[in-house]
Amino acid sequence: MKLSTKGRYGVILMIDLGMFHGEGPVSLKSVAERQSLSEHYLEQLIAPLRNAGLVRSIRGAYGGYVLAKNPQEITVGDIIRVLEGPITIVDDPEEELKELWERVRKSINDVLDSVTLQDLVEKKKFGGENIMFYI
Amino acid sequence: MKLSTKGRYGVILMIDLGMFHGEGPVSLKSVAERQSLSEHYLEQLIAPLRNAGLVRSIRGAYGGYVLAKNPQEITVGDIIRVLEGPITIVDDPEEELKELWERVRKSINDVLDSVTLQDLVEKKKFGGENIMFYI
DNA sequence: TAAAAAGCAGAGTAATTTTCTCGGAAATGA
DNA sequence: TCATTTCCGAGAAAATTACTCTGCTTTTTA
Repeated sequence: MKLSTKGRYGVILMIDLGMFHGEGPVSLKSVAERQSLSEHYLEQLIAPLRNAGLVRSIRGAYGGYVLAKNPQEITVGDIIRVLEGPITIVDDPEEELKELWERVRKSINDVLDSVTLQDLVEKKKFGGENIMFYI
Repeated sequence: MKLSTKGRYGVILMIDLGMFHGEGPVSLKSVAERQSLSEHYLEQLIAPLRNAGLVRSIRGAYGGYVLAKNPQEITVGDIIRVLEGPITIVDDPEEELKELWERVRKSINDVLDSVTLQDLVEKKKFGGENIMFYI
């Protein structure tokens, strides 16, 4: 049971955009270089993020992508759900198990929604100086 | 992001064994018939469950499987972890994300470990008369 | 106008995982 | 002895994942 790289890379991509939030558009090419990822693959990840309204694109030379909201308004859950689809633990559940899977789903979402992009950007910038994980 | 059928079928299999707990060995053939699953596939699920000490096998005619512990001592988490492997959200995590994945992992395990086989067997037997989900 | 970059679509593919099947060997009870 | 059942390993089939490549259009800045 594990998250696919799609969700992981998507979060990494969004953190990268978050690092430059307020400094104008960031090209996928530059993200690809910084994060050692394929630009083409990033295209496939950013498309759904754009459709979901998490990023905005600016076309043309010196264009790129910017976060569509402030980093503190975007949770990791928002990103993961867009890229991994809804956290459906199981499709056709047995009656006795339905509520259990539902509780699992909810608890995952609660954790993922408890961390914002802002939290992760700060963590990356200041390296473990924040308190969010000491709760 | 979803659980594979392996974990699901494994839980269903264990519930079935739980239904007959104390009444002697249950053959995979009978489980396969009751649950409309392939006997051969169940074989593959039960092997790790046996290795993990959750069930005991009795070979030969009129043999089968029995729970190795009381149903209230076996949690859904025990079963899922055996069949799905550890709940590793991600293999090679970014430093900033490590603790987040760890929190997700822990919260999933907490939920899965909060329900025992006994709970599910009772739920199946008495159809939603128990209180475990009304917390 | 030329270069940079997104946008879009589709094809393909390699690897991995999941799901499931098959064919026996060994053990056991009646 | 024989039917039943576990035990074991191999592997096939299907689905999913994780990309890669191609190629073209549109938008925008310098």
